[in-house]
Amino acid sequence: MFRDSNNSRTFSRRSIHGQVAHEIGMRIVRGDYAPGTTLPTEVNSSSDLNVSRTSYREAVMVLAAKGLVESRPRTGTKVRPRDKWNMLDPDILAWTFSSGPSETQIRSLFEIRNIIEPAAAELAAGRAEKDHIEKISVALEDMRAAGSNVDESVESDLRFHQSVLSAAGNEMLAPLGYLIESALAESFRISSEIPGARENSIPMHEDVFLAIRDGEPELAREKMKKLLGAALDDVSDVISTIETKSKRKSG
Amino acid sequence: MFRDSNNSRTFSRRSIHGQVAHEIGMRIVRGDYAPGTTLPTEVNSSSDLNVSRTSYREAVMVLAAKGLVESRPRTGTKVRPRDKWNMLDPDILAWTFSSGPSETQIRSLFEIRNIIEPAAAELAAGRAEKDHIEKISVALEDMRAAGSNVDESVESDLRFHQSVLSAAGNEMLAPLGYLIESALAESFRISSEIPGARENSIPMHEDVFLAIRDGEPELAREKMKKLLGAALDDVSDVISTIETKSKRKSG
DNA sequence: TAACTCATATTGTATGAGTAATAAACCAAA
DNA sequence: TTTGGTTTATTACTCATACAATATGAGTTA
Repeated sequence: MFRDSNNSRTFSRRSIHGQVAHEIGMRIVRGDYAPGTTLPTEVNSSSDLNVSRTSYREAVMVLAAKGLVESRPRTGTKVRPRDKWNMLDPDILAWTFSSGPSETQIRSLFEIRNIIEPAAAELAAGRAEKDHIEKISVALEDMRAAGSNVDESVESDLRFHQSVLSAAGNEMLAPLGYLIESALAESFRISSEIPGARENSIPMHEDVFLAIRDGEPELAREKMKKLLGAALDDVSDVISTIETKSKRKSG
Repeated sequence: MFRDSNNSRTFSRRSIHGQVAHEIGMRIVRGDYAPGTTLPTEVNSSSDLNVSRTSYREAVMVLAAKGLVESRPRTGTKVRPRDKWNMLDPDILAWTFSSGPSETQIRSLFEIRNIIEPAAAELAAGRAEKDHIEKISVALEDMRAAGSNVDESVESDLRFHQSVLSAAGNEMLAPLGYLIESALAESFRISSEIPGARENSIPMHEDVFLAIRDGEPELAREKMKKLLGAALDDVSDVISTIETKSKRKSG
């Protein structure tokens, strides 16, 4: 029935506790359970969901580990304030984006992307080894070959950026970038439908690749900045598209 | 007995499952259980640790939620490859740093810091509102007042940087920066003992503050870059100090 | 008013039984 | 020998139940 396109999930949906964690996590992120409020007691929640108290507790452990909730005897399980959540957790990010992210959330991520990627390109140009450069090159070729096929186009585009990130040789930067781009993948898909956007971006990708290959850090940074700037111009359109979509969904 | 200086922990150490999660998490991060290896079975592990299977399982849920392990029937619970870990989880970061972080890990974080903070200063200079600027100003004053008191000095320094980050007005950037700086706090403490380092840095902090207050983004970026550059010069010393320390500990 | 006691509600821990998933061993047919 | 299906054993998963620990607030006393 549903494609499990998100491969960064940390827990399985097969298990009961996984499903419950997913369900409650979504409710919290959506705002059904607002920060500061107390969840129903374990006995009530578990019977509402038709699962054992054991499974329900295991699900709560998962959410607590991500900073979403906090449990204490007698007090109950409370939703923690938003600024205590591990916003960079893959699941929380996925939940956030699957339940209609706010405009500010999308902007925040785009902004971080614009901070990280030019820097990554700069580092990559100074450090990248042969196989890294090869990977970037292959991704670029695939982008060209994808033509008007949206899925392949988005996939190879993502792969291009991820390759640059891992070429930067920073073991914490790469996953961070990967995380952000996965979250934005849906936005990519939408913006790729803007007429001409895809074709125009290929030469800019090539500029980035060449700068990295030739070991020119400052140039690589500039070209990446330019590339993302063009993407940024589409953001407003993307956001309004998403807003419309989510309104349709809920209406 | 022990000060709980880390306030970003997502689970309590009071509970049994919390203690077990901490214990196993440390073992994994330390490398006692290498990626790819299988943990002992639930019955064995729990009896080894003298806890019930329930508590042990709840602990494993916590670790699974952070991407450290993955459980399946028949296969057992395996440690996932390092690049699948949620490295930016506060607990994982804390475990990493409490068990003698590697030189590359420290460098990675410093590098990310040098990417994020100048950008944050630039954004802050363009956006910061009155109360944000006030906060930064207060932190700067406290740095001056701290004098040679290491604890207060480090605390106000951290607060300065955090204030800049939240002044940048990006709801994802602030926690990210906070996370990284907390992890590096111990390094700050060490570098603050380098003669003159602290005193010399105060004017540079002031430059950053003034640039933000006066709304000069490009200048703010430059000044923050300069400030961090000076800190970076001490990194090598810091690292060698830490290396020596951890060798003494294990020797 | 303040400190102290105690009942109560809620999460925390433990145990035992049974279920379900799956990797590996096994066997049979091609 | 290879292939394909079947069985088997192992392991995590789920459940129900009982009891322990703890925080809260009401009530009580100094």
